[in-house]
Amino acid sequence: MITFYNSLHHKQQEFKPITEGQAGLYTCGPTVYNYAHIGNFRAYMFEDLLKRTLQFCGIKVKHVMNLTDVDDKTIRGAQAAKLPLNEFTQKYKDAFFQDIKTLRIEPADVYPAATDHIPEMIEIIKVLFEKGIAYQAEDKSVYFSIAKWPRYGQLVHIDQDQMKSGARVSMDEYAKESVADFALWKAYDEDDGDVAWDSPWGKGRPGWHLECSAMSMKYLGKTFDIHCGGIDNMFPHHEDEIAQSEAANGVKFVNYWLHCAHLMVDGQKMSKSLGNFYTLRDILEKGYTGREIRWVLLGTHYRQSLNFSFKALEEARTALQRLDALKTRLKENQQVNDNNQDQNVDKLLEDAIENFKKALCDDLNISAALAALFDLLRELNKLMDDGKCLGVNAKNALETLAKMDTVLAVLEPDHDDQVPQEIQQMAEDRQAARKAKDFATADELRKKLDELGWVVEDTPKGPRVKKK
RNA sequence: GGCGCGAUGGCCAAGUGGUAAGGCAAAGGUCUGCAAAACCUUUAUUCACCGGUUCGAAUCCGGUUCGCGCCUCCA
Repeated sequence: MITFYNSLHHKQQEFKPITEGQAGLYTCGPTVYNYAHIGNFRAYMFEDLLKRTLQFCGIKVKHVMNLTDVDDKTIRGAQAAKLPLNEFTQKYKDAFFQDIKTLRIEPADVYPAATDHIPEMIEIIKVLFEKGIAYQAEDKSVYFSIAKWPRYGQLVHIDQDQMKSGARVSMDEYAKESVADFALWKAYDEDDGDVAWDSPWGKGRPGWHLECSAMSMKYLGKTFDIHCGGIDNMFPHHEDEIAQSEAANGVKFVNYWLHCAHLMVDGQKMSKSLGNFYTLRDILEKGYTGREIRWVLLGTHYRQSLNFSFKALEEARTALQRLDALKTRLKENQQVNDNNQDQNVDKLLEDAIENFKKALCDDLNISAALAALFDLLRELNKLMDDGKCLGVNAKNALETLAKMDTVLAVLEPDHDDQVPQEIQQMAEDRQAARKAKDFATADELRKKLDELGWVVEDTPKGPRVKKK
C-alpha cells in the first residue's frame, strides 16, 4: 500500500490509481527565463523521488512536465536580451535539461511548451464562454468569473472578506468584475512587443494557469492521478487550474495533489538581496558534485522546509564516500569464489529492501528509507570484517544496493574514478618502500598522493587507491 | 486580520498512544609500521512551555511562546 498526503483533503490517503498499475503524473515545470535555482530543484527532486518510488513499486508512470515559455518574465527577458522570445527561452530550456541531468533527475515523458499549445488553450476558453463562466472585460482581456463557480477554493480555503486589504492587489486589475477573477486570455499590450497570438477575443496571449489545464488534459486526460508543485503554487495557480479545468470538463481534475515545502538557505529564505541565492551552477562552481547536491535535496522529507547549507554538502560528501567504500569492498569480495548462499545475508538483504520500500510507500519517508540503507551498510561491513559475504553473497548485496539506487540514484560516482597511471605508479612505489621498511619514503609518497587528491588505504590484499 | 505548516541530542533528521531510528560531528577502543577505511563503545530518563484526557503521550485535546509560508501569476 502506498500512501500520500493529499493537499486536497489535508490528510494522508492510500494511493489508488485510476488504472491499476499506472499513474498519470503532472508536475509544474520551470519558467524558462533564467537558470533554475536550487529551490526550484528541490521541487523537481521531490517529484523525481515520487516518480521513482512509484516505479519501484511496479507502477508505470506517465510523467508530463510543462515548460512555461511565455509570461511577463520571459517577455521582459527576451526584450532585455534583444532576442526573439523562442530563441531566448531555448537557451534556458537547454540549461534546464542539462541541470536535471547533473542531478540525475529522470526526464519526463513529455515536456510540452506553452507556446506550442495556444489552440488547445483557446478551446478551453471557448467552452468556458459557452458555459457563461468566462467574460471579456473592458480591457479586452478574458477572465474566469469566480462568482459563477461556487466550488472555487477546494485546495486553499480563501475567505475573500478576510483577505488583508491591499496585500498585493495590482493596480491594473480594476477591469475585472471581482479581484479574485483570474485571466484566461491577456489582451495585447504594447509592452509585449511582437509576442501575440490571434484569438476570437483579439490579439493577446494566454493566462498562466491555462497552460497546465490544457496540457495536462491533452497528455493525461481530463481526470488524472497526481499533480505536484511547490507549496507556493497552491494558491492561486493550482486553485485556478482546478476551477477552469473542472468548469470546462465537468469532471474531477486531479485525484491527488502533492506539494513540497520551501527550501531555505542557512535558515533564511533564499533571496538575491541576502546574497544567499544559488543556482545549481553556482554550487557546482564551488566544487560540489551533482550527486552531493542531490543527496542534500533528497535528504529532507518533502513537506518539511529544507535548510540548505554548505555544511550539509560537506556531510553529504562524507556519507556518500562511506557508501562508495561499501560498494568497493563488495566488489572485491565478489571476486572471491564462493557459491554458498549465506542465509544470514539473504535475510539481511530481504529485510533491508522491505524496510526501504515500506518507508518510501509511507508518504515518501526518505529518512526512514536512508536509515534502512545505513543499517544494511553497517551489517554488511561487519560481515566483511569477519571475512564473510563473499562471492555470490557479495553479488546479491550489490544487486540489493542497485535496486535501492533505482530510487536514490546516488551510488554511482560522478566522475570516472579510474586511477591515472602516474598515481598508480606512486602507490606502487610506496608499497615497495613499505615492503623494504622504508616508512619515511612511503609516508612521503602518501602525503604527495594526498596533495594530488588521492587516498591510499592499506588492506590485507594490498593498497587501495581512491579519489578523495 | 484570515488560512496553513513547524518546534526532537552539538548540528541535520525519523518517530502521531506503549516507553527516543538514521546521518554528520566528538571522545575512547580494536585493527595498522603509522595512518586511512571498517567495526565496537559512549553522547536526549527526554521530545519549546503550561494545563488536560489516558493504566500509559514526543505522539491526542486546550492554551502560551517562538519560527516559517500563503492571502492574485515565486518550486
